Amino acid sequence: MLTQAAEDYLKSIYKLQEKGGKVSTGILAEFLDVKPSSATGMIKKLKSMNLVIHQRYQGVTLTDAGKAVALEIIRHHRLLELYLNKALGVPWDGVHEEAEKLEHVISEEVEARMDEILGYPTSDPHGSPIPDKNGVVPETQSIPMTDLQNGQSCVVAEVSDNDAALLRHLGSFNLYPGTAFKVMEVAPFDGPFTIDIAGQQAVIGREVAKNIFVNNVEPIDTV
Amino acid sequence: MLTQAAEDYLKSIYKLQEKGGKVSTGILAEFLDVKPSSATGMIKKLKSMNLVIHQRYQGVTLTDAGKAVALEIIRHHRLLELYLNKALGVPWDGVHEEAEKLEHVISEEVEARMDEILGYPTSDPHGSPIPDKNGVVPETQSIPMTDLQNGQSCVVAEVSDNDAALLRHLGSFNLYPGTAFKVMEVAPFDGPFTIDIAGQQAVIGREVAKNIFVNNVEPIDTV
DNA sequence: TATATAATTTAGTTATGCCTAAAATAAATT
DNA sequence: AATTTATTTTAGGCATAACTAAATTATATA
Repeated sequence: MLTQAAEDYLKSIYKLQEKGGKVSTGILAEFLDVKPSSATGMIKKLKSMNLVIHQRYQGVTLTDAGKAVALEIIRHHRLLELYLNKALGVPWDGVHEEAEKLEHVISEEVEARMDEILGYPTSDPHGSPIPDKNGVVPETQSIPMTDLQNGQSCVVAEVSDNDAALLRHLGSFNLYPGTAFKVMEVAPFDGPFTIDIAGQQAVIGREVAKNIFVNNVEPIDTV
Repeated sequence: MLTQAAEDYLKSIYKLQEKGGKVSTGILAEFLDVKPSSATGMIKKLKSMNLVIHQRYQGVTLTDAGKAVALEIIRHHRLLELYLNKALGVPWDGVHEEAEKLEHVISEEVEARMDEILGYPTSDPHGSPIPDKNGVVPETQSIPMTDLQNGQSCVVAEVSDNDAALLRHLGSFNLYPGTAFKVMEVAPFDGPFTIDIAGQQAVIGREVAKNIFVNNVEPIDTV
């Protein structure tokens, strides 16, 4: 049985690998808020269990076994987030923290029951894809909101799930995955976005926009 | 924050205190399957946190604070068992093990949501009382099935929850809390009970009967 | 190419938490 | 009073998981 820390390392390596490609010890350590030497120690341990491949100074990669563990934990996490929100009514800014604890503890049976009850869902309350029980991740494509230009309309695909205050802020605008909006104004010098959500205006700062990913982007609306 | 082990000790002290009265170090150690010296160590630690009262060689007692923690964990456990069974469809012989892990992890929010969804229940799938959120335990009275005599009818009140195989065995006779049955024969020399459950005969050995508690006992049926 | 800077690794340390064996002590029993 | 039983103390083991400091290696820059 893997320790919770080991599972968290594998999950983090997977996530960093997703976006960045090569995962260095330093990047991993920063992501997990530990010192690089601590990360080296855990990498060594994971390597001895054949869960990661590691060449000195060349970064870590998950083995198939390691990837399977990572996807299993991510699946637990996202199913739990959705279940807590949908079935138990936990507000969307609270599900991440709760899932972070439960993901290491639930059995395969509970995982399967939640999956069934939720109708084999493919994304969690923040729009992140839920790997299926074989570890297949549903394909998604989205772009950062910061890439949008004036006049474009789109739909929220995904938002970062790790900052509860940010989620409450987005919730106050009804800005959830699936919500459509249109960019009304982009202030110059990397200024904020003014957007229209179902007739309501909202101002979204750059730092917030970085955490929002969109798809179904329509070309610029030229009158 | 208490460790999982500390919570388990408090829960065990509460349970032993319930039936036996005085809880000695040895009894506690045996119950938790550790050596007496380990129990002494944890008792010392719990005492320093004012969760137990302890005089050398005189056994342990929970303080009000310690009792509150114990009841909180027991509440988590029993609510979880019922929720897992009712809402997620986990079979009754599997809920104990799962709840044993989850009870230390869930938040007050999830506890409250489950309670509400279940309609503020007062007993779990094995018939054990669920303390309410203020730590008040519903009154129950029941007697061991081994006290029954030939011809008496009764209703199952509670069964031990810690042996999955036993629970599957009882399930095969439909012997759940709430099930009525009548003693048809008690074999001599501490032999097995033959009982009638809704027209079906079943033979229940002494060792099994010790784990079944009943109420609504009717006087002997003299023809 | 030499040197400076950055990243990584090694080795040793610290802390927590729970456990045990053996010895000492107290209480109960004969 | 002697013996048995139960409890407690002492001293230490083991596992996890973090850290620091120093050494090593790789990469960038002059």
